[in-house]
Amino acid sequence: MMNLQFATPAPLHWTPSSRRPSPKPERDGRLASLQEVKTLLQYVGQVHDLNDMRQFQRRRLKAGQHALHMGQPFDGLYVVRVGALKTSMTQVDGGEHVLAFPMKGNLLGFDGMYKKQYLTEVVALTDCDLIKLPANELFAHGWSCNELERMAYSAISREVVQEQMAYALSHSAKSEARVARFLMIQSQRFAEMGYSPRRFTLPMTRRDIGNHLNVTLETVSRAFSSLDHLGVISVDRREIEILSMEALHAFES
Amino acid sequence: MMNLQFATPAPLHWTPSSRRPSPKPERDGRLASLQEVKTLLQYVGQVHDLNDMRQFQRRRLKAGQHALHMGQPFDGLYVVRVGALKTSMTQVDGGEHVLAFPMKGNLLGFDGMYKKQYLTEVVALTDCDLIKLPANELFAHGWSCNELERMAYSAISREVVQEQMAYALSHSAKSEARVARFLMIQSQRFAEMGYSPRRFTLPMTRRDIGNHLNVTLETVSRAFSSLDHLGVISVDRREIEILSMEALHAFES
DNA sequence: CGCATGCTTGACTGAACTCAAAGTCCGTGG
DNA sequence: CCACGGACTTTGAGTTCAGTCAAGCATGCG
Repeated sequence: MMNLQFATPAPLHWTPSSRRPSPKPERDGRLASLQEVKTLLQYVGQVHDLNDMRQFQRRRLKAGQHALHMGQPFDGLYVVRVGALKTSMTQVDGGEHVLAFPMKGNLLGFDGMYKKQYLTEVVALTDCDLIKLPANELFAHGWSCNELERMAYSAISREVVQEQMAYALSHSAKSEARVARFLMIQSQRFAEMGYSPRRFTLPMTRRDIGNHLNVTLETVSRAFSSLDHLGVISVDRREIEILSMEALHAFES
Repeated sequence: MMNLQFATPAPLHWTPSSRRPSPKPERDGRLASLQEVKTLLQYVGQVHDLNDMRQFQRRRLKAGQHALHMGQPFDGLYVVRVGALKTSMTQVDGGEHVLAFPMKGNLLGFDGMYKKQYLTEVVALTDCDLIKLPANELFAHGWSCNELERMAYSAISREVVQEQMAYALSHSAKSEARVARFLMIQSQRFAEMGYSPRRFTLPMTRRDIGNHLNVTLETVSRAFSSLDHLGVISVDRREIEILSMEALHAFES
């Protein structure tokens, strides 16, 4: 059985890899080129230094492992090469708040730049492959400037906007509307990654979705069931099929 | 009657200036030094180019005026020198969502960097004075790098963390807890700006607070009244006095 | 096989929303 | 100066949506 994570692009639909661990483990600490980072981040600026043959360390994670811990000293940014993760914040009262579900092309760890330590918890939902952009290469000694820094900042501004959207998402009036909008956003993200926007498998639990949208897991479950019964989507555990994009979009109000 | 905005630091308590317009209007388009920007942003890095005598344009706004419009092409970042503002996003369904209330030292407009156009609406709640960091100076032509860019990105990473906190804030269990936490955060911000953390005047309406916390304005009003009756705070319109920080903190759960 | 985790569904409850009315403050214009 | 209008706020009463509690089922793992 092959691992879908490393399958050819654009399979029928995206499936998390956690349930299908690779039978032949690949050697750890493989490398990634600056070109690959640029592609993943969808950096639009032109590459100035075509001779930059720098290679970056990669970091493999198994589902459930922590990528970053809150309070850990900042040592760099990470680009998601493959897999899905969950970033969360521990509240004053001890409660956890899910901020986002980073996937391929997303940037991790930029919240750690300001205080030089990570302020969020990041855990892998599926087996993951991250590319590390070390702090010392990002912020080249004092005065000089490098292209990697530019790329990172461009990506950060993109992530900031996405976070604002997620923030706004959790302020919709009705719980069903939030869930519908969440599914639309996921659909769009899968499409951007080259997978089917109509059929995909969610990597996170109902509890995580609920926490992200500020509703309970039961409410998420009921919303899924409701949309299923109405024929808008088809739900089987974490497998989602959107039967009518238009109808789903109509629920976003 | 003098305008408290321009009074000496650390007055008894902070008051918005909108109700007390300066009797002697100052000439428009005054300048601000790089040093002032550095101080406002609390930039911790050392200043490399001490000879940088650049002056930045300032922009005065009256209460109610828009600082940035959604969709407007990106032309730079703005540092709040004085005053209070409101940043909001228009949802898919047309509803408005209040993201933050920027005040002295906060940075505006960084959501516009990615798509080269601003994605949020920014309106002045009081008379304001902003310092403009023009786009062409920020992103110096292609390859070279300047210190201003460094400062801007340092500030952005700080704003990102604050936004995450605001996001998490709107996920507290009870509405009263959200309001209590909101007051604590405001208190801390006033303290950081050199004003009293115990006595201050909120620059925004109940509706804005409610929108920010994802509750209705009536709920905010009821929470204020409740905390007032309990003797935790004293409320008179928008004037807030925190009678017991400990008691207020206890409501944050 | 048994246990843990995750998901679904139902019944009940309660916190927050909606609708409504009245009061307060402020700027404006007569 | 004062009266007016509008925006903001407070408070009350009724309603509803989503949270809580609980039971049962499916899945996957040791």
